[in-house]
Amino acid sequence: MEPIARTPKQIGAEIRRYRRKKKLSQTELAAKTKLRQATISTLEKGQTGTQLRTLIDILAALELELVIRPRSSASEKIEDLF
Amino acid sequence: MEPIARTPKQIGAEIRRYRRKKKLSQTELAAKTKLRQATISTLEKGQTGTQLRTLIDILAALELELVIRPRSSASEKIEDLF
DNA sequence: CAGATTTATGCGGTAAACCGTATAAAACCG
DNA sequence: CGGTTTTATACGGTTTACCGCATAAATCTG
Repeated sequence: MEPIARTPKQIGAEIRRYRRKKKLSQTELAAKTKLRQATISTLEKGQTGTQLRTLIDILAALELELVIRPRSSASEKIEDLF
Repeated sequence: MEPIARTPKQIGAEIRRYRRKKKLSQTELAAKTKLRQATISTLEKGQTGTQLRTLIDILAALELELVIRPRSSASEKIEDLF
């Protein structure tokens, strides 16, 4: 199962998954990144927009990286877009 | 060469690379995404922050996707972080 | 169930990323 | 070189994501 993310919701879900893998609470991650716990929360829920800067800070704190690549599968739900 | 992106600059560079591969000008891509050409420009330059929403719109228009994964290499320049 | 931890939500304020529009600068090409 | 296309930058205005702070809701744990 590859961690593909095409929407804010999917990105948030991935972040959450990795954060939990590291046994960090949102509060702890917030401390590491100098963001608020509330900000982490909304990002993970994918409910509002986020700044790219915020995402990058979090990825760094979780020791993650992004890979940008052509869409692998043609199966694409329009409704899934945000 | 894998399209890893850990910073706004790297992300911008990737976007630019893929956009050109598709023979699109910033103006054409802007039209597709309902963003301004100026917005595409600043994103590609990685000079200012961007909204995640903007990035996602562009990735969709270019038929790209993100993969989030643990950092592959231990080589990591601190100064490189934005 | 009770208490503790974690996550979600709310409010007012500030910073910044977007908008439209416009133009300047750079790159491309006959 | 001159003209065209492309990319970068600018200005004022609007939206929104962040902040600190606070609290409510949900989830773990004994």
